[in-house]
Amino acid sequence: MYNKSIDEKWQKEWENNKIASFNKDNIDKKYYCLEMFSYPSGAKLHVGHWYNYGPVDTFARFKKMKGFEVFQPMGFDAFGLPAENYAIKTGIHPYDSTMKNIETMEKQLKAMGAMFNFDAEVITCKEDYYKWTQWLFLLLYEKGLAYRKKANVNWCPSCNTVLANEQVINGECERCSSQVTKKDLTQWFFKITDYAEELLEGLKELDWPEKTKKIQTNWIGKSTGSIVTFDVADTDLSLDVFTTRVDTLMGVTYVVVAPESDIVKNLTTKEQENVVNEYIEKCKLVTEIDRLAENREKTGVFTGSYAIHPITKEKVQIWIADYVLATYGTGCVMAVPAHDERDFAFAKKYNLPLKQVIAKKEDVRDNKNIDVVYNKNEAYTEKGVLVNSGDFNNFTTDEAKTEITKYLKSIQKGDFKTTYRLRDWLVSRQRYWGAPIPIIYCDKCGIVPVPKEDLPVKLPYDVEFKPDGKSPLAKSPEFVNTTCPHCGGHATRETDTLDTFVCSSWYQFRYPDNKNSEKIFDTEWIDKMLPVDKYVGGPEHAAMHLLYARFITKVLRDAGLTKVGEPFKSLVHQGLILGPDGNKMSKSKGNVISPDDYIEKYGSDVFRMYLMFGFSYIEGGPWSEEGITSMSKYILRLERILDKINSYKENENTSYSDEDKELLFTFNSLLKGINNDLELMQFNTAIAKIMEITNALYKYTQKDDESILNTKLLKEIAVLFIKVIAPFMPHFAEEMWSKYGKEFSVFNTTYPVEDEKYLVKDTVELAVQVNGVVRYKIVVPTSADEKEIEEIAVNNEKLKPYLENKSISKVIVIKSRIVNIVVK
RNA sequence: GCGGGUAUGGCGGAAUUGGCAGACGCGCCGGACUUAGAAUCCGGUGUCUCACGACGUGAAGGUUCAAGUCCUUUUACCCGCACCA
Repeated sequence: MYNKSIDEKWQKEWENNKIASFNKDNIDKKYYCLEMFSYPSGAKLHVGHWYNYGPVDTFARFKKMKGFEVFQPMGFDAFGLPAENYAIKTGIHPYDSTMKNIETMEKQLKAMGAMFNFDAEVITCKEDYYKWTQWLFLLLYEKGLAYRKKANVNWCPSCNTVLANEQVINGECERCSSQVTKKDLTQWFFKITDYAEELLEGLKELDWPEKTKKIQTNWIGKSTGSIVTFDVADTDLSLDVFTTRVDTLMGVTYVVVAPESDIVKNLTTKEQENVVNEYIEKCKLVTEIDRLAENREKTGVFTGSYAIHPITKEKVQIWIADYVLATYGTGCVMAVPAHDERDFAFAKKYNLPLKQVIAKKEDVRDNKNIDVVYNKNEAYTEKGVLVNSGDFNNFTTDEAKTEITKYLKSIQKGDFKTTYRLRDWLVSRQRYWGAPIPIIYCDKCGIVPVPKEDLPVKLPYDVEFKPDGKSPLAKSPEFVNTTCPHCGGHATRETDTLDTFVCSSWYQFRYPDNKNSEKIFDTEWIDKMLPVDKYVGGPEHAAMHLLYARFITKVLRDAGLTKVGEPFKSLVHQGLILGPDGNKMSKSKGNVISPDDYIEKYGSDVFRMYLMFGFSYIEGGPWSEEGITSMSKYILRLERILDKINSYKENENTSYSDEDKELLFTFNSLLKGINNDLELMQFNTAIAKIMEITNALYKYTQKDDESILNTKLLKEIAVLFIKVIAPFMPHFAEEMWSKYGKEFSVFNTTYPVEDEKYLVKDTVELAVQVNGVVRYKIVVPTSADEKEIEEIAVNNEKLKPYLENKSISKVIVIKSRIVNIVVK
């Protein structure tokens, strides 16, 4: 009887026989199947991991049986905050807790029985991995893609530390819920913005969920418009603004600069100095919560300076206001209160002038009074024509955008410009548990990268990692103090560590060459193994990990280390398994399902079968206790049926009865569906079809007189069926395969495909509709053409009642689908 | 506010892409076997109706011989972005 001990038996055999190993000679048939690696935080493998790894293992085994040389590695994204926070709470060192967790999780992964290639394992917190993460950092540094600058970062005043963006939940610290403020710190950045356009363009060719592509598209946020230069009156300063609505240029009545901009102090006049400084200070105190508040009232102050309109040469006031973002565009906008809602609100509050420059075509033609009263719907209109705009009057908005920019260009006051919302990637973390940034600061030589031959810069074990606002590594003199690789003088090390997303941005390249101690990876080999053919993981990584990994891949390509431009050719996001109560599983809600208990009770195959059958894979849904017991019952029933068939003596029946033919038809047509479903990762419908085959086999064996059964045929089908179920229930199938006296392993056999000759039937049943409602069924020869089908359908006795006082006006015949008779 | 998605029996979910709605499973009802339960097996199970039949895929319209599927409007929930000039 199938249970956990059968799991263990075959797991041992698979390991001994290296069923998961990759045969390099077979590279032409390689299939790189990758699941997002797991994060060994305080917990064990949870249902989410299983839902990711179990079904995808079924897919991988299917591909293997389809003749592919499958590479399915697994590893651990082992650096990062959760381990460190756990350490802070318990006092257990992150290295120790992480290693212990990895050990537990490896055991669990093996108990899952997935075909993971553990020879290819990577663990990002180990020296032989993070050495190359550091190497990668130096590569970016060499290429000018890693740079240091002062940045305004998230700061938690209670934890006394910086926070990553993803740790800020609605303006609060994820750990202590204090309000997050901003602080200026000098940080390392990766210049991902250099690749903005390519990252956007590259999406087109990817087989990814549209939603994920959309998220990346929005994240990159391309926007095309113009740059316009405003000179500052009575100075030699000038302000560049970015706008997508340069057609409204003649409606500019003031200019606004972000309060954080450096230029502000040069713009501020003596008289305004106090108000401006006061305002800047006030902005710094605004919490994230307030900043994100909806419909927040706009505030700002006048700098005392004036900008000169590039075309009219009119003077307009320059203000500072925090509704202008320092980090987008040029940090400076031209305000057109008549045609922009935000500018309107601001202008109204501070009594700034309004000037309408776009009006409806009809109003212009009819010479209507076009004095403005701001109307949200009309203000945004791009279908109007220009008014009050001098030479540009009567241009449509589209024409005006081009013509005005062209004109500005000719007087050197502007140009076409594309901007992106994407910002450079901040990779510094004031944290202990990460890869040290391989940089040395020398008083004489400045920033000096650690020579590559000196890598890795080891993360010291013995460090006080509790946070107090300084990087923990700064508190280790042995780590900090070093000699300059250039001049040999005294120098200090960078004490920040790298964001863990850096570690996970390139792991897909390391798996196939994980033991390479000479190079980050072997280019020739990697170009054969990459890209990943199927990547599966949660949708929460849509904008971060998946974008970073694409960026780093392009950097590696431009450095000549690979030809691959996109790491993940095809991507699938599995859904989320919720608690039985329909809520997200969480300890506080007490609705967490622990896989281990179920594996113990039912075995791995039952658990993964339930996960595959109970939900649409990309949707997920709430856990059901009944669901898993019913799956256990199903497998036991299947076992009884297969055992019974196995016990039959094989007879010498050579001809097929109608029942035999029916069984062959059912089996082959469902087999066809299973193959299709698996290619599309539609596990639930594939299993439904497996159950239908089970039911058909069961029904067939119900005649208890063995002698009238075609047991030869039955056994042949059973053997094929065991192959069919193998990817779904690997342990159980291997057990049955062995019971049927077949040679180990079922996974070295070929996955069955339907035999077309059993799918051909002499006759086919068609539904006949009268005026769109099914009224009766007809049986027609498969070979019958539309005319013949129509004849059979129309001449049916059952049609008569519907023809009383009526006649047939039309007959639609869809071959092998349906007949619809329209009567009037 | 902008963008994307979802909505089908008591429940999880199907539906060859416009062609017999509810596959498969759970649950429930009835029956067999049992002293009894568990397990197993057989039959039934969208709603209304005694029935003929009618109605039925969040709601309202529309296109079509035919709509869960296409179009318009609308509601609820989920996700992403959020003063992006």
